[in-house]
Parts: sequence; structure tokens; C-alpha cells
Amino acid sequence: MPVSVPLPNSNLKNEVSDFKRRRIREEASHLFFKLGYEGTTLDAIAQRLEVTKPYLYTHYANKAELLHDICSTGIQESLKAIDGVLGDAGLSPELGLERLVELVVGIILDFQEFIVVYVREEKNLQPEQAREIREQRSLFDHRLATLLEQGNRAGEFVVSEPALTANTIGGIMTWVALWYRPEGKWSRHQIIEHTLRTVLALVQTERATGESIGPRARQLGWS
Amino acid sequence: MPVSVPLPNSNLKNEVSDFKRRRIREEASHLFFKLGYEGTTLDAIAQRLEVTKPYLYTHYANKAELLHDICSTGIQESLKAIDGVLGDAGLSPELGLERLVELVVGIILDFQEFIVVYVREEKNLQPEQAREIREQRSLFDHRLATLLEQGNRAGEFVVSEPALTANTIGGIMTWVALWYRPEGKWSRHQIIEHTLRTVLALVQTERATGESIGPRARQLGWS
DNA sequence: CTATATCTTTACTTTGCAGTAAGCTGTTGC
DNA sequence: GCAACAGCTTACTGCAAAGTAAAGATATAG
Repeated sequence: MPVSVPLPNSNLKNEVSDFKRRRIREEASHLFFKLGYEGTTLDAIAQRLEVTKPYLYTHYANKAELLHDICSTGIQESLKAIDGVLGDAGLSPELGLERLVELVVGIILDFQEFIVVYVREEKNLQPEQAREIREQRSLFDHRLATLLEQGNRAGEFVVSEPALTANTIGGIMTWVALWYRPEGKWSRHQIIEHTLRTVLALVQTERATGESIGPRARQLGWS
Repeated sequence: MPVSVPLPNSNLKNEVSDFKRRRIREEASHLFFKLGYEGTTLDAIAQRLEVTKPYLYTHYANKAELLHDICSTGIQESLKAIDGVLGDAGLSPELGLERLVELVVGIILDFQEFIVVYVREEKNLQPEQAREIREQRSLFDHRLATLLEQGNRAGEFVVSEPALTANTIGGIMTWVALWYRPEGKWSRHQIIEHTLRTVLALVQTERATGESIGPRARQLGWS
């Protein structure tokens, strides 16, 4: 009987296991992104990792669980980001929104393939898992709407329908994942700036906030 | 040998055949929307129409061709809309953009399921057909960018990156298809108005243009 | 050096569904 | 009233891929 302290978590074995799961997820996501969920066989995923199909089953109960792990990544990260922003009392709504857009678009670019797979393959999740993720999305939208309302009250934003606008902002950011190509014309930085300007235009923020949007504000020529 | 005039098209038989194809498309799209492409069997589609699977094969060569017809519908209609707007010389860029958003969001609501299926199931199209549709999308974006440039030159818009903004506007409109629920909180009219306001905010149109956005312009309190 | 636990594979079963061959039925022309 | 055809169905094939049972390999402990 082992007398060693039963560490609740994070012994080497768990770390190795987590690492293996992460690698499986990455390769699976990459193939799901390129070929679609149904177009990707577990054998193909195994082949890329130079292991065999039953090996995958020792880490994931089935194909749908693998998809679930991939689909929940983006929203998890985005929730962390918005909670960070809302929890930072030193941030005005406007600066908070800016920070949020930068963070979330960054996440969307980092986890682009995961997010595309989620948007496309939601129907292939088990109903309970799909519901769970939808709830987290709606939590994100709700918190973003809260931030917009705070901005309204602070006189920084003019948003007549915070819920609808929060949804639209989420859509604008998610949309980036659906067309952005790392090897394409636009740099990561340009995309983040463009999205930021777009979002700020929606909440009717006129004050220039640092050089990033300064030049544009100057172009506007409002009297 | 039939002596009847060989009408080039549109005899009753063709009309009936078109009608059958349309009905097949509708039911297929509905099931693809609800269950996903791979989750939908041809038998299930046939059952809804109270016919049999080989019947479907007399109208569509295979499942992918059926998907192609569904996927191309939305973009076809949207191209017609933008061509109408660009071809109307009596329309200023600003009024043209307004008209376009109303038309396209209308199309997106009318063909919502078709559009969602396209976004989700593009990977299941045959490569050539996927390419064709992508090209049409890019044609739409390009024409929208042209409209934005016209607006810039006319002093009606201030858009620093027309290509990027056109893409974003397309995204905002497409996004509607991905979350709108006819039985939900928002009416069709509210969605169109909200989208219109959002898009106009992006191109920095300040002038009130008719009562539809008038009340909001009044709220803004710009000096 | 042997026993036991852990990790990974080979080889298989099962099933669900796209696609098809061949035949049945009603209609139209002659 | 019969030939020929269009329109549709019954009944089948073939196969790809998810999932599994059981054996083999490798490491760890005593």
C-alpha cells in the first residue's frame, strides 16, 4: 500500500496525461478545421500523432467528447477575459471595452481553428454539452451587455439596446475567426485595431483613446 | 415525332421539376439545419416528403449537389441585391447602403436556414463547388467595398479600409442568421433596424436619413 | 530475476447510410 | 388495346469508420 501523500492533483502523471490530451486536441482540431468533423476519422488523427485509434480512446471516451473539449476552449478563455475586465475596478467602461476587445480578438486569433470548429460543428455535440457551451456564450453576452450599460450610465457610451449590441459585438469578434488567414494580407495587429475601431464606433465613443484610434478620430471632422 | 414548338425552357414539365427540386431543397435544408449535414440521411429527407430515397436521386445526382444548391441560394440573392443597388444611378452611396442592408438582412431572414447551413457545411461541398461559392462571396465583398469607396469620395462616408469594413459589414449581416430566432424576443423589423444602425455607425454617417434612424440620431446629442 | 501494473497495439465487430439495379405502375400516343 | 416511356418503389450492395476485446510491450517494484 503506498504511503506517499495523496496529492490531490498535478503529479507528473496527471501532467503527462494532460499534455497528451492537449496534443490530441490540437491535432484533432486542425483536422476538423481542414476537413470537417465528419470528414475526419479517428484513424487520421491517430496517424498524425503516430499512435493508433485505441490509444485515443484511452484519453477520450469518444469522438464527441474530443469535439466538446475543442469547442469549449474559446468560450472559456473569453469568459476569463471578460471577468478580468469586469473585476478591475480601476478600469472605466470605455477602457474596459477596449481592453476586452484586444483580449478577446487575441484569443480568437490564438484559438482560431478551435473557434471555427465550434461554430461549424455545434450540431455534432451531444445535446447536454451543446447546451452547456451555449449557456457560457450567453453568460459572455450578458456580461458584455452589463459593461455597455455601465458605459451608458457613465456617459461614455450611447447604446440603446445593450443586449442586441453585445450580441453584435460578439458576432463581429467571432466573425474574425471565420475569415482571417495568418498568411494573408492583414497582420494580427491590424485586425485587432480594426475590430477595436469598429466596436468603438458602435458604442459611439468619440473621445480619442490613445494613438491607436487617434488618427481616425481626427479624420472624422465633426464640428 | 412531336411537331410542337420546341420551347427553349419553361414548359410545364420543367416547372414541375423545378418545383420538386425546390421542395426537396427546403426539406433538406430544414433537416441539415436541425441535425447537420452528416446527421441527416437521405431517407429522412425522403420520409418528410413522403417519397423514397431513389426518388431524390432522380432530381439530384447526389447528396453534395443538394447541399450545393442550398449553399448557393443566399449568396445568389445577395448578389442580385447589391447589383440592383449599384445599378441604380439615382441612389446616393448612403441611401444605397441603407437599401442594401435592408435587402440583404431581409434575404438573410428569409433564407436563414440556408445561410446557416452554408456557414456550417461548406466543408462538405465538393472542392470545385466550394470554390465557386467562395468566389461569389468575394464578389459581394468587393462590390460592397466599391460602394464604400464611392461614399468616401462623395464625402458621405469615412471608411479608412473599405475592404476590411466591407468584410465586417458582411459579417454583421451574416451573423444575424446564426442567432436570430423567429419566435424569439426580437421582431424582423427590429433586427433590420438594429443592423442598419450598426452598419451606418461603422461608416460614420451622421446625417439622419428618414424616420427609421431619426430618433437615434436625435439621442446622440452631438454639438 | 520475477511479478504486477501501466501503456499501447493488432485485429476484429458492427452498423449506418450513400448509392444502385431492377422491376412495378400508370399514362400517352398510335 | 397495346407499345413504349416516364415516374417511382422495393430490395439490395458495398464500404467506411466508430468503437472494442484481447494480447503484447514496457516499465516499476520486490
